Formats: sequence, C-alpha cells, structure tokens
Amino acid sequence: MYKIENEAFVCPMEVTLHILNDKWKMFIVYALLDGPRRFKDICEKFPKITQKTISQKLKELEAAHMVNRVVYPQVPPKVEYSLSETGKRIEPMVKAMFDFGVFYAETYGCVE
Amino acid sequence: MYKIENEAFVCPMEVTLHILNDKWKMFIVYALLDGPRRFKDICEKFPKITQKTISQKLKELEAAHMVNRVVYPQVPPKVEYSLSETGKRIEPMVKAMFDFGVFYAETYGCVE
DNA sequence: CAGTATCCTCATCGATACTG
DNA sequence: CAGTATCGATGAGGATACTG
Repeated sequence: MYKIENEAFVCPMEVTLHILNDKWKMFIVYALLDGPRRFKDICEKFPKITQKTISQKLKELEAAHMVNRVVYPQVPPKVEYSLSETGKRIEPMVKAMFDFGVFYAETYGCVE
Repeated sequence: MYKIENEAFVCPMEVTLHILNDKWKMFIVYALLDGPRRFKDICEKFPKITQKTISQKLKELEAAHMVNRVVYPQVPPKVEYSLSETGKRIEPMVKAMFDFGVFYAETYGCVE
C-alpha cells in the first residue's frame, strides 16, 4: 500500500497507470524522450490533439513531476517542455511498448 | 506505416496504445499474467469495475488476439480467460511499468 | 508564440435488473 | 456462473474563438 499526495495505491502498476493512463499522455511523454520541445512543436507533432488538450496534459504531467517547463523571457514567448529526471525513467517502459508494437504489427499487420 | 485490420498506424507505439490504452485493459491483462482466470475471479479482483465493463474489455482483448477464452461445457458454466501467446508478450512492458511505479512511489510517496 | 475561455459532443463507464 | 439489457451519468476531449 502506497500513499502519494493523499492518494492511495495498492500496487505499483496502479501508480504508473494513475500518472500515464489516458488517451494522450503516453504519446506526449514519448515525444519528449527525444529531447526538449516547444509547445508549438508538440502541437505540430500531434495535429489530432487540440491545443487545449495538449496544454492540459502538459500541466498534469508537470504536476506529476514528469515534465519540466522552462519559460524563456522573450517576445514572442518561448516555452520549452522536457522530461524531468523522473520522466526519463519511462524509457524502458516506452521501449517495451515500442517493441511490442513492432511484434504485433509484424504478426497481424503489414508494412506499407 | 503499418496497416492492421484496415486501420493505419504511423508508429509501433500507436499500435500498442491502440490495443491497450484505456481505463482498464492494462489492469486486466496484468491480472492474467499470473495464469488463467475465471470470469468471476476477474470480477472479484476488480470490485471497482462493473461486470459489464469487464465483459466488454475481455471481448475487445480477445478480438485483438491478446486473450483466449475457453468455455468448459458444464453446469454451472465455467469460462476461463488467459493470455494468448501474443498477450504474454506484454510481460516486459508490464514489468517496466511496475518498476517505474516502484521508483515513483519511493520518490514521491510513502509505504504504509 | 503560448496559451485561455466557452460551449458542446460523445464515448466510456456505472447501476441495476434480468437470463440461459 | 457468466454473462446481457437498459438506462443514465460524467467528464474527457473537441471546435472555435480570443488574448497577453
């Protein structure tokens, strides 16, 4: 039994899924694994996600200590998002997900 | 670019998330990693999920070749769900998620 | 550029009851 | 036991427009 910021979790899996289990967060942290990115670049990388949702998800990830937000005081504004040290720890997880996807696509799909 | 059953995916991550990214599926496949389970046992393991949802998620996982469903012809009925060979391939992924959860809880939470 | 503000849709999931 | 049927809630996410 773990307690994190007043929420209780029975199992570590629950903790991980609490942070990352929604429609888009995994995609966003995955995109940040390459390195820091500006808000605009994240939006362009995911044209299917609205600005509003990206903004909201980044906030949630920041609150969960997964993402750092750096504001460069200039005009026009520049804000860079990057994975925190904690956030970088998702790498093995992402790699495993990637590998599974490759296997699955090879087994049930085709490359075009 | 991959094509799987008439759906297109740009990246293997997308494939994996297409199969597993919803509120409950990860929990269900995780529970099946231990071995086959009856419908009832899955329900009891997740009292927070309704029967209806569990039933629906199992169907989707079966359709995605992740889960096998075996009916024992007896009264009262007995149905066992287990991971398919494909389903078992999630193990490294689940392990990585578990490990991340442990790290996260140790860093930001406390054990009780 | 990096967001907010509104308003709204729709899928997901829940509660409850029922059946082969 | 292993589901299905119905109805209903809700909140995540979308569309669009606006701002410092």
